[in-house]
Amino acid sequence: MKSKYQAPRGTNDIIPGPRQTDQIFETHRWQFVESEFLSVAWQYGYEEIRTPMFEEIDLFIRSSGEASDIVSKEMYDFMDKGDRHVALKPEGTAPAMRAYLEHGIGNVGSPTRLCYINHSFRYGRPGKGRYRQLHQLGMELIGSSSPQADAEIIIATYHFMNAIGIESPKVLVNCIGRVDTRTKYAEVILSHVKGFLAEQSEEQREKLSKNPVRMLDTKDEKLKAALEGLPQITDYLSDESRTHFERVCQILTENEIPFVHDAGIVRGLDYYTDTVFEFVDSELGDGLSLCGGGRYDGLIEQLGGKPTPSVGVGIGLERLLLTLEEKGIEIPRNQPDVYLVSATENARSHVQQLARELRVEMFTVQLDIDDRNIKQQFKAADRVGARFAVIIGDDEMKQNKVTIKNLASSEQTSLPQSELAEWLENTLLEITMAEE
RNA sequence: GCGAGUAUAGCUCAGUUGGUUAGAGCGCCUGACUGUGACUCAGGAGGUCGCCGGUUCAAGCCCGGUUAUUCGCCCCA
Repeated sequence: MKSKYQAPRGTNDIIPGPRQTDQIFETHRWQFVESEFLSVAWQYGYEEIRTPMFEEIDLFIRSSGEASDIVSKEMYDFMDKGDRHVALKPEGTAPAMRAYLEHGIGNVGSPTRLCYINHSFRYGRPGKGRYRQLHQLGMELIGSSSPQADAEIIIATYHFMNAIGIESPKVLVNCIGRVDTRTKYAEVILSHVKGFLAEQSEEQREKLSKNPVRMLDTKDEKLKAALEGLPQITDYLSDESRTHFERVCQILTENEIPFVHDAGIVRGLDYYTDTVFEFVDSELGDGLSLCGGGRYDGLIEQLGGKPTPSVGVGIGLERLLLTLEEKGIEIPRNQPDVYLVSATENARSHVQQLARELRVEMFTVQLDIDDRNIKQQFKAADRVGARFAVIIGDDEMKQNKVTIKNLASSEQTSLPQSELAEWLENTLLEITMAEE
């Protein structure tokens, strides 16, 4: 029976597998990616921060920029009952920086490394790989202006991608300079495309003029043609920015990160300075990136803190899972170690106690609670993917033994019950090693 | 926000120019098998044809609206 309700537009339920379709929304896949992320982040020293699902809308306007698409049309905002204008967070960096300042997190030593797993919300047109509620994995390295910081974020992200099975994502990096460079370059762009702009609508002209750098990643053929012959932003970089960028590239090369310099990467948010980057994978839909990030040296100051150079990355969890699915990379489901089978009614309470003992020993144990017959219990054992069925009936109880069946190989053996835990531990270890 | 396609069983999909009681495969349940799953065979359950309205003697099929989804534009994760 189907409910008349469905998940709101652009949102998804994440439910236990196996599902026949939409496999990316199976819980175990999310748990796998999230735990790999936390473990890689921790290897680099990043500690988790959790911020609220919504913030005062002003935080995002101030940080992302009024003209950015996120702020101008994708904000999921509303008035609360206290007449506060709030927004569900569209990205993780600004809230993390707000919390960083609010709690003086940087006062215990610099630099600060934070990571997070966030719900994010963008009120856009949903589609494959584009959702109104999306999930981002993020890392922020706060308080270092060193090119090593930029490189560390990129290297850690690459490392993480590898860890989940995305072997060679394309790494695109660019340098967009500081405010003076962008102001200067904006003028260059505007004068270069003067003819094109004259043909545009008032609205379009205004939008493009507000942030001309954004024109660089256009897909509009006419605008592309108009941009033909435009000098690159890197030609206008200060010596400082140029040196910084060269050093970042050098460190990436030393660390065997296969990146390409793509002058078209400009990013949609105003707070970026110098280094920006994206990872893409050909398996994902056209124009969809796996992650995006960069340096944001001015952001913290803008939020009221003292100047604090920082760099970070936001990774799209849904897109990672889509990519893994396209590549046919299997993510193993968690399997219970044993399913206890009561062969006779007499055995039920005995089996209950055995379950308790095995759980104390940290085994994952399932058993029948509906007095079903032995055949149904085996069927259930198979369905939940148990490694072993442990059968207890009158014979076993009489002899203080257990019968163990390996459900994958159908091999069956018998043991004294006192040896069961140790036998399981050793055998499961062997299986795990064989699988790796 | 604009344009186009799709919506039938838990899943993937058939369903003729509008015409009796809407089908298949997979999955699920039961039995063959009263101490053995995954394989085989037999049977069974499960549908207000997304939702609301209209046209018609008659609508899964035609028309309008609506909701969701996919693709393109836009943009990003």
